[in-house]
Amino acid sequence: MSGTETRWLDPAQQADWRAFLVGSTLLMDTLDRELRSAHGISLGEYEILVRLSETPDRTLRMAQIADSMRHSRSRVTHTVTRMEKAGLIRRESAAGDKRGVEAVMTPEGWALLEAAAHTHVTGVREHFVDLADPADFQAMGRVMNAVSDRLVVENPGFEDFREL
Amino acid sequence: MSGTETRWLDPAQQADWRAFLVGSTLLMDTLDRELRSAHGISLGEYEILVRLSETPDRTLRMAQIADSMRHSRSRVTHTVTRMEKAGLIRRESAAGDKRGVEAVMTPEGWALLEAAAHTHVTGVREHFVDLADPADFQAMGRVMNAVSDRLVVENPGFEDFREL
DNA sequence: TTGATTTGATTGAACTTTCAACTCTGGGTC
DNA sequence: GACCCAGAGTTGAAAGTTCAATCAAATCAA
Repeated sequence: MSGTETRWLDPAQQADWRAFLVGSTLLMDTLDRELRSAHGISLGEYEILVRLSETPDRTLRMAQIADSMRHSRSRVTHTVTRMEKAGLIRRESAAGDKRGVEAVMTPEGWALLEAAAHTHVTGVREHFVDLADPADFQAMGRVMNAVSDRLVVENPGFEDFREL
Repeated sequence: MSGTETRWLDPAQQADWRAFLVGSTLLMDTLDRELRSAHGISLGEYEILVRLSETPDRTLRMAQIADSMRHSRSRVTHTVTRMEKAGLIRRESAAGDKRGVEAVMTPEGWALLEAAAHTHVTGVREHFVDLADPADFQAMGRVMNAVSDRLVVENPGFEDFREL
């Protein structure tokens, strides 16, 4: 356990930590807002579509979606229900396991994803990737990988989230 | 405006961008969870207490809280109502402007913050700061500052969020 | 085979966030 | 002053998330 004395951050660390907080909040807010206004989906819904699009048959079990997004199963149930209502996803009962449900991306979902992906990637470049010195960007990648390395070994169940 | 051709990320950029997504999600989830389980407040509520604690009289106008957190006024109203019910904050009508309301941190709020700050800073070190190569961490800070620099100039109203 | 446990997913209620409408005060302008 | 319109904050309903309870199917143990 961590001791009783608090080791505060020094001013430089404080500044960098704050830069991270502010920057990532602004960035994520912006990417979400851009997707919503251009395509009517949230960043979270977009990411579900991305995950579906990366499987051979554009299909995932509910639990796989939940694990890969770090969302509760319940949350995925509700979200998929909404996306189904919007015509982006269709539910099918899983072959082999009658308890299972798989979410299948519809052609409408695919079409939306193609359009949304352009918006998203453009935003990621404009607001993040193309902005930074490439070496700094790679350093950021190392730092964030270290973060998840550590958290993954400490937390059973985090592994599924790492692999896209 | 961004053209019609999508400039995809190359594999290395993709990997670093994903590291950011995964790492920051895991990190923020973890910090939030630690605060909730140890002190019963969310990361958002903690940050409101921090902002209050940094003013001379531990007091802020509702709108200042809203701007500095990038939350809607409505959201702040609801959150402050809950925190008031929990005894962490007290409402006072603002001197000079009868429309205004100020949120004042109570002694209970201060006490909770002192305990929570230890948990929080320890978490930030353990899961982030102490994990990274210092030079990489500073590079990350530069990148994230660049992100908010850009977003702030592009978006009137984002300025308030930068200054803690 | 039966019963007990675990797993996959859903349900509905409680809680949080968002959104639009509303109240009240303050600042012009004529 | 009477008018209009910004600004500050609240309200209540809708949308989204979390939490605990539930149901059905699969797995395990005796």
